[in-house]
Amino acid sequence: MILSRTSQYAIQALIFIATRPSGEPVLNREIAAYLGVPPAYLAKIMQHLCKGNLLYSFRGRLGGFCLREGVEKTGLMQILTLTEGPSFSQDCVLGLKVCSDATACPMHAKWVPIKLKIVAILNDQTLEKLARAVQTGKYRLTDLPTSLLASSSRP
Amino acid sequence: MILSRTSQYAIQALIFIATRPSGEPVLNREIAAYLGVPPAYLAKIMQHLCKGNLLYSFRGRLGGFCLREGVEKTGLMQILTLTEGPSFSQDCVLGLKVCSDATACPMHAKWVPIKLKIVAILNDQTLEKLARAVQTGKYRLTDLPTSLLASSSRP
DNA sequence: CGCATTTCGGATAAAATCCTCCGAAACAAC
DNA sequence: GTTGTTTCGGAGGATTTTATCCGAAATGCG
Repeated sequence: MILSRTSQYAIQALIFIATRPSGEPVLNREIAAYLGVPPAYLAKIMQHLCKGNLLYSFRGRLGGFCLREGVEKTGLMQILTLTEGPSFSQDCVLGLKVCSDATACPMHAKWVPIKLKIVAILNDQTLEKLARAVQTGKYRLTDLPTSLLASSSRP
Repeated sequence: MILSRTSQYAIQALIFIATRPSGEPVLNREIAAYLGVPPAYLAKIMQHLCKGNLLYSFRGRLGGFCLREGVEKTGLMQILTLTEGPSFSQDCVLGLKVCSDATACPMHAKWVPIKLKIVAILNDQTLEKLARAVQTGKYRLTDLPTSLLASSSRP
């Protein structure tokens, strides 16, 4: 529902970086290992986030990625506009090319308020806030170890 | 945002059928032409909706599809559960396998209320209501003809 | 019955998304 | 300069979603 895997990886990675001391580059390898996502694929996404001016990248030893100045204040909406495309928040639920107040699909009237609410929340949730929520230990960024999910193993 | 093409086609088709006299089968060909969607693909979706007990199908002359009894009262949520899968309304925004009140991703607390609101609206919007909205002429089920979108044509 | 029509169901193709691989470039340390 | 590390960029593979095709089965009609 809602987000592509690419967007999910991007958000998780950015929050993870935001939990780390700012200014110190974080290795792609380290992020991928922590999140449990494919490193080569994550690398592509990181590259994309660099081009979108959310990250700095440094090659070679002591290299890695770190947030650009001020990006901790960035809301998820801005990130998703990068990863899902600019029309992310504008698309019609039923897929109509044009669906505005003037001429709309039958869901439009009910859907617009919800969409506004979603956009508001996505704007409000900044990397800083989300990173803090993870740092308190109250919320998780990754899946639970499988050992905790099912206590049994094969005989 | 939110829905697969398959789901969009399914909803559009069901609303269209609901605008037609109940009990009279509607041809797949006719629905596809009206909605401007690929007929062969729509046929697969219709088949799926039949197996999900939303539609009756009739072969041969005077064949086609029509709503099962009571399905006009069906909300979109039920349809989406068929087309998007049962976990449609339960998936974590960040993609975590397990994300419940007990152990959650950092978006969970903000996201759950929105999700509940969405589910409520999707349940409330029945095919009957949506069909009515289209019949009044106030809302559209299909894209505008291109001639209305851009007033200019090639020289 | 024979024929036209329509859905059914399986195979297949095209496109998008997800993911991997590899050589090259940049960089730090020695 | 050499070596080891890391990102960059392009090519390509795998999987899922979207879409097409076709023969078969069912149905109404003459």
